[in-house]
Amino acid sequence: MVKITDVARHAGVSPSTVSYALSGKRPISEETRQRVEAAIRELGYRPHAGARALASSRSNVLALVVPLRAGIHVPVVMQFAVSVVTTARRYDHDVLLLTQEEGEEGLRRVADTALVDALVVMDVQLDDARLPLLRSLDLPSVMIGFPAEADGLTCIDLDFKAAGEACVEHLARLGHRVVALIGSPPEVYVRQTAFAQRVVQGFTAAADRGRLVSSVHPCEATPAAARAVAEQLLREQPALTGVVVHNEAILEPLIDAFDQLGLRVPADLSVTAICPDELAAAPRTPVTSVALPSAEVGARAVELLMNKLDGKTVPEATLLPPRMTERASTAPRAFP
Amino acid sequence: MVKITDVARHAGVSPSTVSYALSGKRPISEETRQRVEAAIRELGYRPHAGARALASSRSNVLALVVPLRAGIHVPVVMQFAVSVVTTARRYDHDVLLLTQEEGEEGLRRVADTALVDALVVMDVQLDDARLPLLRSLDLPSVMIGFPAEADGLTCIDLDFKAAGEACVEHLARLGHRVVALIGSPPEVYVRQTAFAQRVVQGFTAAADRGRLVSSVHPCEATPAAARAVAEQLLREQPALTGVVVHNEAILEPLIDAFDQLGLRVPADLSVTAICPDELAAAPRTPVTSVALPSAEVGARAVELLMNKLDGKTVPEATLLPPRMTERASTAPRAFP
DNA sequence: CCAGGTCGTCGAAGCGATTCGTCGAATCGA
DNA sequence: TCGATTCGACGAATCGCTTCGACGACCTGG
Repeated sequence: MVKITDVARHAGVSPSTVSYALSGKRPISEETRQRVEAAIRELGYRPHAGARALASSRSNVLALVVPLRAGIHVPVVMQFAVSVVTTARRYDHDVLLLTQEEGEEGLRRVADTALVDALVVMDVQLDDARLPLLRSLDLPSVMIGFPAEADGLTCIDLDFKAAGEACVEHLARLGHRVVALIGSPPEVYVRQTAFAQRVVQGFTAAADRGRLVSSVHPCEATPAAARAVAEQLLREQPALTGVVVHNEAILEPLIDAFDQLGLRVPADLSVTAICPDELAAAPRTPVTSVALPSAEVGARAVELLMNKLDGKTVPEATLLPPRMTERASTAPRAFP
Repeated sequence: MVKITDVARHAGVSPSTVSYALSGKRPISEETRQRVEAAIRELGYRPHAGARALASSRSNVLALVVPLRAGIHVPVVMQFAVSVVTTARRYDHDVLLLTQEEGEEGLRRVADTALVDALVVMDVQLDDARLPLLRSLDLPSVMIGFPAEADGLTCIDLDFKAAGEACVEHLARLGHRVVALIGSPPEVYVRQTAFAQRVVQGFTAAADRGRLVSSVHPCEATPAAARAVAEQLLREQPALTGVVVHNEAILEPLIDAFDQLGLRVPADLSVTAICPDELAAAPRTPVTSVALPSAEVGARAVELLMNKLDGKTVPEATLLPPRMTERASTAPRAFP
């Protein structure tokens, strides 16, 4: 293994000079830097991660906490994860993957052993058990999602409440007066998962404000469940003309189900969704949707962390405003 | 931060004794160990990962390489990943997440910087660009999946060829003579993804051996594509009575599509699948399937790595035999 | 021309563990 | 009873890098 002393000798400088040339923490003459860089290239030098971590008390590794709980939509979670990883790399960091098998103990472990410099926490619940731990740890952390009480913690997410409102308001503007929210699987609500709850809040608030008739329907992530909900709606809410879907897995099956029940989208029924853009654009009838900007959220989360690591202060809450794209699935209410 | 010297002082021993008590690499008297453990507990000591890595040249971190290429089924990939993480934890290792944004350079980097001790490589292609690199690296690695030429590399996977055969043979035993394989999205085949190819091989070989009429149909991972394939089959293969599905995303939509086309499963059409058991069991008509044992594969992959890290020799190839579960979707061919 | 700065580099002291070699004490067989 | 082992613990070296203080050389302004 080639080490920094080898590089130093080869370049005719001292190890510390190599280190400074690499980190830029002290000025190094252009000429010397050139020589050092050449030596590094010729020898194929790579600093030893452990040594670097020990000496600098920075591991350049972030922990990504991904509790894959029941009912979540895995592909969307992975979009976040990928975005976190690629952004971390841009800042010369790697990402350690923590699942929730270990519970909070895993967090404490990677923090206490200085294995990671900072934490990205996903799938936050309104009353998340990890909050006290995150507060007590002296590592910087960012949560993707908002708990009920986030004082002293940094959070970022799509403004799901506003997203729910935007969907309802869009439908209201089109003249719809009876709307339904088809949401995540029941267990997600039981767990008080933050983003799911907030959509409901926004949906309900906007509907009330607009004096719409509204109802909320959790739905399992299976085509069969989607069909069942569609049938139930047709039966129990015959006046229904507007739907908000907040459940990635069943967006397409649900539209199919409506179709088979004789409800044409958008002629008979306008559909909006809160989901990644690719997903909304995919069905035969592309769906008007509020984008779930996973890539942006992941990237911004990492950027927040990097700022914290640099000692900068960052806003506690970052709510990304909803961005709605109109597609073919919504139309003005038809008055028969 | 509490360090090993603190523990040593508190327990009235030397640092090296603490280290040996922890690692068990040298005998320590029961009584001393007790004292050391008590001290550790009281002080809440956690060894510094970087220091440990530097001194022992072991980071206790594995890299998990997950190229999230187009067309793969993300939830299944995550099952592997979770299984790798939890198994790694059982061996006191953590997992670094590498996506393929960086390409092979990422592999080289984590290897050269001694950031990880070993590699788990997923989504292997028949002619995988990473093979030479893996061979040249002196880190142990395990591939989940089989490339065309695996000499000198350790691989593990479900025996997809045998799985394809098992499905066909099951259908043949039930009297079916015209069968079709509905496979992964076209791009997966274009990429020469190992496991997809092998299913085709097994499917075709078994069909030929049994003198069945067979055809292969790649299929995008969308309900619409599933419907299209179903319609195409009905049109072009009216004698078809047996189907093998190797595409997690469309198993359920496909069955629905057949249903809507008036093909009853299993009365008119027998369906088998290669997919995780949960998925096969989920549809209204549970599907006879060969299990995709992600948890087992992930766990065994890590175990292989641990053995390699211990200097033990391990088999180069581990092919898990297919395990088929009969469910409601297959029945003897009806002779009208 | 000199005090006071910069600039660029060096040397050495850590960082916090692991791991040798060593050494006293206890144990054992003859 | 004595030398030979074994056992358990210690001390010091070491892992490879970062960082702090220091120190010439070179400027600059008064």
